[in-house]
Amino acid sequence: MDDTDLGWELSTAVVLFHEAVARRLGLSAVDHKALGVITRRGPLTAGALAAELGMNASAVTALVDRLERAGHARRAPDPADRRRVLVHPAGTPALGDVFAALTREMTAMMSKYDERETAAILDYIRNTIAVLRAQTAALTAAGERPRP
Amino acid sequence: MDDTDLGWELSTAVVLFHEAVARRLGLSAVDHKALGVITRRGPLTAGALAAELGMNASAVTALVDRLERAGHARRAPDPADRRRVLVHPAGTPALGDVFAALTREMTAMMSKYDERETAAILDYIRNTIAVLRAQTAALTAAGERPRP
DNA sequence: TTGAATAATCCACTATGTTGAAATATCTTA
DNA sequence: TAAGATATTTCAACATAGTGGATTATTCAA
Repeated sequence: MDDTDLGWELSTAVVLFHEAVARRLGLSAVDHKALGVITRRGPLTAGALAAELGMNASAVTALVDRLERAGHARRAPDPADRRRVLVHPAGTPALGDVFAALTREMTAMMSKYDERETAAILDYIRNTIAVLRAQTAALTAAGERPRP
Repeated sequence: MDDTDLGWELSTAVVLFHEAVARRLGLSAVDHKALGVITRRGPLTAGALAAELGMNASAVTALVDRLERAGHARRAPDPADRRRVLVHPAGTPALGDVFAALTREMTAMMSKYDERETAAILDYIRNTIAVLRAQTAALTAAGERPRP
């Protein structure tokens, strides 16, 4: 019972943190998500980004315009195919600062657990990720079912 | 190093899960957030909801219209002050199903840890919530600093 | 009991992001 | 190398949600 509420609070805290980061960077939710994709999936073509975000090509053109204007990303031609544009992350200092602070706090916090506790915690995190992904997939599938 | 990535993956999984829930219910991010507030803060006046969401009164009128139309909330007069409207959650079956499934999976997953492991995990969750809230507050404060 | 304050709503306007079609450039393959 | 396919961009609607001001109903205070 306590567990459920705690999980819910954690989930809310995560979402609110993401919102705060987006607000800090002056980004909408979609733009922030896109920046996340660009940052971790490395350089990406505009088309791949569109597929990842479920948007069409022209919306992505506008999105990358915004990110580029704000200094969060930059376009570069794809040397392998000159029709393509590769969107690179442009290391925004603000974004780096945000995650450096978070990582520092989390690392400090984790340091007080012994080996066995740490193992349990990491296992829990991995399992939670798996559960969330499965539930997300189930929800998405349920939403698409009535369609075709 | 592994820790950081894991935390990041967990955070992403949480956000994607929230997005999937919103999509499933046919709600925008803001409307979904509002529904969360209404569901856990019980019946709420429109004004209180506006304050919670950082929106003005007329935007909340439109928001509650949407939630009511979709069957996720209902308005009732406040018996204590007839100018006021109380927004009640209207137990959407879809929403209940989503969280029942998640709770079931999470409970099953937690059952395999012994007492000491469980204690460590719960402590970790509590600390993570605290860190995230502090970081969120710091980000928000930083954003508001240059203002007045 | 009258006048000011408050709560919600309505309305016109604005800002933002998205779509779809057309244009351009490049690649692929027959 | 010519025809068709693909990647991105541009542009003109369009949709959605949020703002600010006016309106109505009700409560509070002098």
